[in-house]
Amino acid sequence: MYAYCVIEYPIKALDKAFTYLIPENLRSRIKVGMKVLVPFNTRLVHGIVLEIKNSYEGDYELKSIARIEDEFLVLNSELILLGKYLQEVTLCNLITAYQTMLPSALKIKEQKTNYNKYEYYVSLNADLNTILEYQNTHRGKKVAILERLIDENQVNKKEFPSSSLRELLQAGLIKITPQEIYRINKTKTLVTAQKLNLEQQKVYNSILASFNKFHTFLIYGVTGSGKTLIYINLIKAVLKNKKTAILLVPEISLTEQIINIFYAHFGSDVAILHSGLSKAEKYDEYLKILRKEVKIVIGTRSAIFAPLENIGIIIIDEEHSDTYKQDTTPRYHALTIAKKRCEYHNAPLVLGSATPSLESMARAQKGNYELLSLTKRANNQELPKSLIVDMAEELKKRNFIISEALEKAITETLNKKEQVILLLNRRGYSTVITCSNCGFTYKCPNCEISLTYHKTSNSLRCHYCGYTKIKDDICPKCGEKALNYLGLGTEKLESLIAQKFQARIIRMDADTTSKKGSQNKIITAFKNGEYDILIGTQMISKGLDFPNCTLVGIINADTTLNIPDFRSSERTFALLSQASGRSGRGKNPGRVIIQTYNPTHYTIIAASKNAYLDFYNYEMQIRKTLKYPPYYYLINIKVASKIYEQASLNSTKVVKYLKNHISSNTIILGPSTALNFKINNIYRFNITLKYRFDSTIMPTLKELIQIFSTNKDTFLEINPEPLTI
DNA sequence: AGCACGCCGACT
DNA sequence: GTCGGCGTGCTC
Repeated sequence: MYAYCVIEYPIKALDKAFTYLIPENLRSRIKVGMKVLVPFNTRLVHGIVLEIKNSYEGDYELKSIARIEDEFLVLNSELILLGKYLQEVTLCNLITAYQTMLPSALKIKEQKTNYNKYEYYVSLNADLNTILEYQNTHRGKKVAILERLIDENQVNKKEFPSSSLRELLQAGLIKITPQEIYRINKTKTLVTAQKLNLEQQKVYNSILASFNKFHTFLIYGVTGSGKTLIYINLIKAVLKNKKTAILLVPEISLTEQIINIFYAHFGSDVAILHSGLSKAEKYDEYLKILRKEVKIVIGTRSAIFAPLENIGIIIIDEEHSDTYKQDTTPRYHALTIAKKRCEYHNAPLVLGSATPSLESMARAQKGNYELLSLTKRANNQELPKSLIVDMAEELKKRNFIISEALEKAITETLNKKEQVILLLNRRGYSTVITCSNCGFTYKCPNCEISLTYHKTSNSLRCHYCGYTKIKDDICPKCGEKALNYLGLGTEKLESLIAQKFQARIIRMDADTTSKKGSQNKIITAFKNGEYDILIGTQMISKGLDFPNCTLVGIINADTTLNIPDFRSSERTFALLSQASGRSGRGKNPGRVIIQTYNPTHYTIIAASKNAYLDFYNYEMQIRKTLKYPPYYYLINIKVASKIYEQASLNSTKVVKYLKNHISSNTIILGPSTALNFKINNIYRFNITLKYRFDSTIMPTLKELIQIFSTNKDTFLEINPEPLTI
């Protein structure tokens, strides 16, 4: 018998199956999908068994598999297949694909640690007569311990003093046995099942009608329309069918609320997988899935690879979220993987959003997906009323940051003892520092990007590579004490608001939430009414439920709108809608104030009217004219090098190669300098392909990867279906 | 990737 | 004379 294995090195030259002889003693145990140790060249390396066959091709002499690693970890046949698919769509190495599917504790690497956690239990280890005799001849604690063990048979070691245990152990009367435990243990709490309203019931029924077949649904439901309740009911139906379910959420820390609801309903049937867990916790959760002890997996992007069997539904909540696309190799989109898995399992795929991505809505309009709408908030509360404020007009009144209308609204809201959220999509204190004497501005030495001033730490920081330096008092160029702080960040906004209003203010952005759990702390504190005003970046916009918040203020709607990217309107619309959706979710009606320098921009107007379809129709026209998704597919290629000339030279070569090898219907753009041209001292040139159907592209890209695999100073970053270019 | 093999410069 | 520099080539 022969095993076909991929080995651990993610190198193009080794990206193929190597054949090994399976020694007699392993033949009965070895399975496809196991991690093995194999001799390779002069040393032993890890590998994954892809196939077991009775024959092999080629005239080289075979070596034998050395041993099996992790007898319990077996990638099932679906996942082996899925890895090949992942390789195909992202052009990554096969081993990279399999590594991506595993939690870090189980990835192939040098040291192997045992992550299992044990608790130790004491039980009797002698016959009753011996015990009773001992009790008759002794007194005190030890006798009491034995007494309890007769009654309870097994007791946690922690409950007894270790000195007494030691003596009893020596006398041979007791034994201590380890028992594996999980770090996360949740149990069901009694919850009264909320009834679905009419609209929700209709959506639920439609999906239920095509259980057991692959079909994609898009639930387009306004913010607060109660999508979670539908998910819970769908999953209950799936479990009743003895099947399993995956629920993907964009960022788990912000979706703590959803997770708690699921624990309440499903208790220990749920495993969670997200980056907020420790390595060991993730390992535990993964083990629960492998052992088939859980039926539901809730998690972020990579949870789409959960080794569940017999999947009955996959749900992707906030389907439009950028977090579902990985921006490092392999650059996969969870939706692509979800489709593949649902197809394999004949299961429905459910996408949910208040602002569906244009791609998804276009597919729904075309009939590829089934569109299901929720037009009302679950509690029948009206959607918040929005007001657009033209900041150019405010500027004339010398209101630079807070408009008259917003100031008035904040005061009113505070007087009513209701809460305010202010959104500013930029962290730090000020975003540009210039010298008014000589015009000097601070730039990151690695990235050619202006540094942001952080007042709390009195430092200048690059938000791309993390470069930090202490701020100077005088201009480093001309020596004048003339440094000006321009551009507004959340830090500065916080201090401004604190000056203007008598209120309890809390700020939430990447700087105040770097510690584990701090995000959730802020959210809970605000929800409990410990603060009146929450200031934050986009991380406060998604999925949160603050019933007492009745005013959302968008300080500057233009920050995301002005980014030169084909998706910036779509992102702005989603951000404004999501943020607006935080207002008026409780019993009191909410309102939204949008401050902008582009008050007539279709994105801003549509967002203020909650007019998703208006926005969709308008934006689709633009995408059509400019040949962007969903009308065209994109592939972005970045040619990168530490040496400027090499990056430049090779990017021209790549374009030439593409022109010679792919269909002439495909549009090739570039090479041009990438938006963030120099990051971490690496120069990047951009090439973008726009196409509809072109079977020549992928093979050509594979050839290019092959060509560049031997190039030491230049490398390619290929991003199929990029979210940004 | 990692290691062996191989062919040229300054040293105990 | 040798130790070691890293170029090149191979790995079931």
